[in-house]
Amino acid sequence: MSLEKFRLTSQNCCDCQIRYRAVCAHCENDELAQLENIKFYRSFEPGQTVVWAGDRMDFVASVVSGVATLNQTMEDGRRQMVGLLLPSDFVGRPGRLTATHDVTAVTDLVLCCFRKAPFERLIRDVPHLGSRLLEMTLDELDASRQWMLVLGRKAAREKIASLLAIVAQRMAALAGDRTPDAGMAGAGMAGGPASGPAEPGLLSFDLPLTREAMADYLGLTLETVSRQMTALKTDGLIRLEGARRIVIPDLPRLVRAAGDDADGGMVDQTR
Amino acid sequence: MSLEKFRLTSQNCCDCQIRYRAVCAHCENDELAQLENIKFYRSFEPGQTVVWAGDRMDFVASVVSGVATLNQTMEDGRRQMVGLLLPSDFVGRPGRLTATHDVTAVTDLVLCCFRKAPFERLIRDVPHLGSRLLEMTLDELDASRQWMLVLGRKAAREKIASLLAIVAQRMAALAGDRTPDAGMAGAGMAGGPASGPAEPGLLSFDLPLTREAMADYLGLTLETVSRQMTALKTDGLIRLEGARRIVIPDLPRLVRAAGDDADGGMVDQTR
DNA sequence: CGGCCGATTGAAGACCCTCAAGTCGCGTGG
DNA sequence: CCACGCGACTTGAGGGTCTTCAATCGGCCG
Repeated sequence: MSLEKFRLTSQNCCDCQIRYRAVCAHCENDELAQLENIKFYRSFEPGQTVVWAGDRMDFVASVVSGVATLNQTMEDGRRQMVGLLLPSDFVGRPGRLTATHDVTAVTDLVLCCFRKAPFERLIRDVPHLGSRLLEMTLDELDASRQWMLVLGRKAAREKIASLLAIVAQRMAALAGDRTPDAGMAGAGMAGGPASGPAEPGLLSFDLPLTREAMADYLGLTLETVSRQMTALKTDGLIRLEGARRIVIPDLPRLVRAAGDDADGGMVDQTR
Repeated sequence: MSLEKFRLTSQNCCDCQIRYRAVCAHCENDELAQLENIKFYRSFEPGQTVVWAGDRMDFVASVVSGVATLNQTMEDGRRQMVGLLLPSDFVGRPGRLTATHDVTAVTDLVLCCFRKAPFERLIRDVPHLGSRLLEMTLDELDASRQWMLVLGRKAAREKIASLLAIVAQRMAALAGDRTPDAGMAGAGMAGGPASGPAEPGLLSFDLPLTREAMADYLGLTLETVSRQMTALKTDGLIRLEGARRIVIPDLPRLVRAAGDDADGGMVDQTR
């Protein structure tokens, strides 16, 4: 099983599915070669823990395929998901010895790992690597601040809509990178591409999260998540095919239900 | 007024209060000289807006003295604070044309600004600068994820305690850098230093936030903040001297009330 | 003094959580 | 084939926490 996954993943950076999205995105071929020297792949099955918070972590990594979560836990058991890691996302922190959060695979997961010490050297010596990592970290920071608004100020229904809209958009962007059936478990699109303002924006995807994981992301209970999911379904904002497959008939409408502007709340360069 | 502030701030980087904490912390003297060429100071009064979300922003900056907030606003007026900027914190994002959040001064504020285009060049050319910015951004990301736990999973009382504990610790760390009365409005300590496990940890500081700002930070209403503040006061966890000055007789106890472990959860994970 | 702003306090109710059944899908084994 | 068990999900009823709306208090400044 683990070996099978191993073989599915190209060992050659040039053919890699996340070649132009991951931390290595801006690297030239010679720089890629240096990364190849210190990289190795690791596979995980759903539910497996990649690292526990506080554990020593001797590598950093890119998610090649699959989905993982970053979780924070309190002593009494309360949990908050603080990151949802999709393909091309970066795991771990250069310049730190131990992990700050639990990292858990929620689907079959393949990581492209780099030994930490040499990676830290490359960050210094390869400008394209350091600048890309900075850029990705700044993006992560923006995303996590966006999420603070969701957690702090949105009602349960808006929270669910926000999660679905964001995952849908990220899945669609990833699916655009490659053949629809490659890599991520079940990720793909039906209907037209996500962009195009005249289009209804029909798209569908497998949401690889249990109700409990969604609740942990949104600061809700799983019961509330379930109730709001059926509410969104009866209101026609989403359709459910089985428990996991989500169909979004009208993305702008869902985005409005999330409390954001129809354009997705992203950059607004006017004013 | 603005001129007075201007003069209070040293123009010489070597004498700067935030010399060893800000983005320039790791720079050598010659590198500092390059920064000095592109820097300029700007002062703001309480309530003034530094930039609006969506506005074009031609500089990045370090907070020299005072406190500012990073706010996100929804169309219907709901607001969430996504960052609390204290001296040495970095403002703005290299590689982006417009601001993503409102930045507002909550006290008298002095920014050490760098023109963006040349600063972006320095990030590439001066390794000490780029690596420090990456480090600070990773720290910010950790802090914002810590805050997601507060927003998503903590009760009102724990939220307040978390805010007070974090601000107290940051203020104490800053005050340790320099003479107690320099720079930040009213920031200082009474009693022993914050560290030292045998000590009760008595400390006090001016909390430069209105109840409304605290509510915006915590995802609460200002009424709830007020109620929980008086509850903490009657329970002896804090004392109030006037509306703004906070005395914390027993920091570990406050940290426990925040739901965190007594060590503060902020484990020093440096290599 | 009067006006204003921030903070406090009170009462009623909405929203979400807690606890508890009950359902659905699916693989196992009698 | 169907009973059984298991995990994920759904649905229901009741209660608690926080919000909402409103009145009051207190300090500051003209």
